[in-house]
Amino acid sequence: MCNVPGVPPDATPPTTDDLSRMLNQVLDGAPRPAALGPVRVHSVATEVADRLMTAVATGDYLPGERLPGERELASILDVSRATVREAIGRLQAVGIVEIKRGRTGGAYVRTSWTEATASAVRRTLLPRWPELEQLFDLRCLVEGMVARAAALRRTEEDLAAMRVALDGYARARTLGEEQAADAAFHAAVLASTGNPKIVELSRDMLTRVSLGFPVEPYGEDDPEDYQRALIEHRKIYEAIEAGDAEQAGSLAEEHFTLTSDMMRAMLGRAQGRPSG
Amino acid sequence: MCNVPGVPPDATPPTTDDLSRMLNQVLDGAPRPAALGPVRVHSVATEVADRLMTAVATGDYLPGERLPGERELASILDVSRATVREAIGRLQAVGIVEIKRGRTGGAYVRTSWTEATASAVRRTLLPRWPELEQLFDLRCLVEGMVARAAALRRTEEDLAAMRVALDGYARARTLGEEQAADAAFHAAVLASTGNPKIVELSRDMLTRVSLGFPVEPYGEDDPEDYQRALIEHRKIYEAIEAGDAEQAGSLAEEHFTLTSDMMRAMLGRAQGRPSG
DNA sequence: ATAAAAGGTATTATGTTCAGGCCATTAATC
DNA sequence: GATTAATGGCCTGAACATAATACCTTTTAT
Repeated sequence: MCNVPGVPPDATPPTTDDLSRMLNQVLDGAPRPAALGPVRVHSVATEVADRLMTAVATGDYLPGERLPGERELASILDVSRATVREAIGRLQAVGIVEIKRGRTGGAYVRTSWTEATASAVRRTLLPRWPELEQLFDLRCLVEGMVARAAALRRTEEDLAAMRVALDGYARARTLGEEQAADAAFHAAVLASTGNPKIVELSRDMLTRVSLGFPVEPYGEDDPEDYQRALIEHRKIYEAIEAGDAEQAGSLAEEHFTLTSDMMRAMLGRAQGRPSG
Repeated sequence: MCNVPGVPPDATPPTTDDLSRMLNQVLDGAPRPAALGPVRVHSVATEVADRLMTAVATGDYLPGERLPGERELASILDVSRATVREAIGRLQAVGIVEIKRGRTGGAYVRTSWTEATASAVRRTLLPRWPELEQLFDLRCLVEGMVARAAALRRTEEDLAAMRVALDGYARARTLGEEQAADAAFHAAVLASTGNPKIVELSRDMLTRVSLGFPVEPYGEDDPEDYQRALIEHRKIYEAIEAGDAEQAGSLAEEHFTLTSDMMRAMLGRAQGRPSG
């Protein structure tokens, strides 16, 4: 379950001397290195770009769909239009959206891979891969935690919402329907924890893991992934309904390795054939 | 385990009509409300202030100790000295530190409550209490998750580090020693997950929960809390050593309710007797 | 008394964000 | 085909946060 994070085990186990030194440090209040590192703060534009990328990755806006207009986004996000433009410009730069002008203009989510996307994958993903592996691992754990809490807290209404999503998933025949049902199921599980902060955390993990690329079972990926996702969703639902926190947690941890698998596949594609 | 978050259950259960409408929404890709809300970004000064408050709350700097100088902090954090001053000014304003001038000057962590602190508690804590309850709940879950992962991943070296911290805790006779040992134990558990991102998440939760007030068993609190903490730490250690993820997780969730209990107590103090 | 080390203050420069207006482009509508 | 509306593209100026730098004041070790 989950991945083994990429921290190399210390080659030299602590000696007795080491241990007593540690003990002394603890007791004497010796020079503990303050856990303070460089501060880096997201600009508003970066934050907006992250949110939009996550919205696309989550399926809030499907391929071919249009994002809200610049003025509308500025109003929704409570930022200036210039900032929205800055953010959308980045989405365009990495090939997530395509800008159309004129009356029906706007930022449209691209349907397929572009050279810009592949190159963005190479530039963005490769250098940060070790960090990403850690984030995948953490996301598995977090989603397992969510499923555990859901199993212990879900109400009948929560279960009903999950069933609706599962039905939608099974009936879905188009890409969009599958994505929507997938998102609905995850949303229902999250909602059943009854804690909005948990929802925030989950979404934040998705943001950090996805970097704007469609990491959920979307896109041009192997249809087998959908089958796998559906089966796993059903199992997770059963565990949650049964109130079996252990089972739900384990299954969810397992389930979310799908994300890392797909990211690895994407990375392979981006390296293998540099076109789209 | 953990708290029941403050989300009132929906008074009206969904009807059959509701459910089919939901299903249609899922299948038709109906107007899904994009999960986009107003953007708010922390300033650098705020981020620095949060970090320093967390460092104090964690015990990196104990009461009576001096924080690094403004110039040094600016260097460590890679920000301008003006920003550091802005942040330290806030710590001073809420009574966390005391500024001394001259050659041995600097920001010294206050030992006891001040009127400024109590008033800051009233002004800051009260309005955000519902949100804080949600954060307490989430923190319980996260730390339970950490303990589970630790039980499954810990190495012999990790266990050794935990034992050292436990020994320090048992031997500690002064406030500072207890705090240091406490921090060391938590750090050891975190480290044993082998994933730096988990450490970040845990620290972030602490930051958001503490708001700069000493939420760990520090300060002038009931000595019983120390006993309780020591006993619980020992139990958690045993579960982690045994590799019993379930047990470790449950115990940790239980253990971290200490934080919310103490915050509630602090709130009571701040309301009850407005002096220090 | 002197020098060193710290906080306190002021100046200037830079980048980000906001607010507002105007232009260019496109497609729906008349 | 002309009009109009909705959109992205672009520009300016002000406000603000931050960085970089220098210099002053206070305190204490020497």
